[in-house]
Amino acid sequence: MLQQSELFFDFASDHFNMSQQLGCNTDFPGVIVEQVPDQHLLSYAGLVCRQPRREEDQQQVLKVELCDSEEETMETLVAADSLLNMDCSEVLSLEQHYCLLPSLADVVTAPVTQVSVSTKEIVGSVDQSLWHSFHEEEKPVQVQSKKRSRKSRLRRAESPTPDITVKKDKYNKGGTTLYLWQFLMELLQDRQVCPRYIKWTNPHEGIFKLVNSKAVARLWGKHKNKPDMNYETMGRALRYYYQRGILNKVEGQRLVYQFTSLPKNMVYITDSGSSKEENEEEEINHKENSGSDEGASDDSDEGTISSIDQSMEDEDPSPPRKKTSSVNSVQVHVNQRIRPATRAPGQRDAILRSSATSLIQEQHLPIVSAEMLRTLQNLEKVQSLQPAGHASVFKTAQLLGSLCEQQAAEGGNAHTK
DNA sequence: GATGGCCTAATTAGGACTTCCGGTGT
DNA sequence: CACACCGGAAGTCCTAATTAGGCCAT
Repeated sequence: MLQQSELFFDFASDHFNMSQQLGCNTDFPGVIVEQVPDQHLLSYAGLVCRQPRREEDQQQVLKVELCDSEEETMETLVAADSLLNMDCSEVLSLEQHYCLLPSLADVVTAPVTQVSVSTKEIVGSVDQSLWHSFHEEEKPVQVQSKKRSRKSRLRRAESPTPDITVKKDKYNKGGTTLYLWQFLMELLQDRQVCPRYIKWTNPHEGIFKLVNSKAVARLWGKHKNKPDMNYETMGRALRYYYQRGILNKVEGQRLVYQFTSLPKNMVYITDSGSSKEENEEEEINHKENSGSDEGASDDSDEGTISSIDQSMEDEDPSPPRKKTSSVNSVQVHVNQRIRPATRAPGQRDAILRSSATSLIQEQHLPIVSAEMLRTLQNLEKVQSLQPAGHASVFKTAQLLGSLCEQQAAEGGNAHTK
């Protein structure tokens, strides 16, 4: 059984590394956050956990360093906080994070309260059906390994496509991989980023838009420790997903992509933070009004913003606080053309899934990341495995069990507050 | 000394991007 | 003109699988 103290949050160390860069006077603005307090770890159900690597990581210190321009800093702070606190507003408030930048507190203090995935049907009963696939007929393409001179070896686990396979030993060998598509899903479940930088345009079909493509690319670059990351580069990675059947491009709409499949328990954040019922109502309205402006590009560039507050205004074409209409949350042409996945002709029918099957859990628990979901999705397999050969998978499953208990307890406390 | 089990480091292959580019479309 | 978008090609980075070698117990 993993101990809490063994867990470490992936992004934290990334930022620690970044702090070293900053020490070298790079132009890479950043937030350096070290070590999530142990007692709070189980609040972080999302993203990647791993074991601590170095002694410094044990320090229970939360640092925030501000760098470069205010504008960049603001974006970085929001982004970094979002990444670090996918759902931990109760634990680490933004005021705590941004204590060195008090003037911004009012801008970024919206708590993440709705980002959630219910785990109640996960433990012990998760099967393939938990992962909703828009192309269920599709089977993973098994690429034959090239001939090798050495003795044959098992194929390395590929990136879990929507058909999802568990990446072996991810959690006990220090693996830090968070794939781009996972990263985007994480962002889409984070109120600090969604819909500010990225948002669903048709959540039940997996269609989303990069509202601020540059900001999203920069977040991705920060996660990958690639300061030069831009949308051009990230876009190339996204285009590779076409071939692999992970993403489709929604033709005729800039910066709009579609996941070919989503976890069934995916939680969809909308501009208005509306309830499940509201969302469904919105979707109905959209289908009735099918002629909204989603095709128009509302992308903007935060790079031209002079003040922080203004940057928040300008770079977000539909600021969360502007709650004029919840209709903003789901704006999509019903008849929009969608580029078919190259490897899966005939999957369109499956993609158009009824909104009635959408799942927005009423019980709001902290995020279970896509990564975790992939693992859980295979629990059926896990249960048939021998612990000796799949210790990490068992650990993950066991961790989830403890997570559920913890979340249930904390969830109860949160609702009473 | 031979054998087997365990551990660790080195090697290797391959996946997932990243970078660069030339081109098209809006 | 800027930007989004496309896909080829080559490169980098990271990680899992494999192998080799050392150590120890029997």
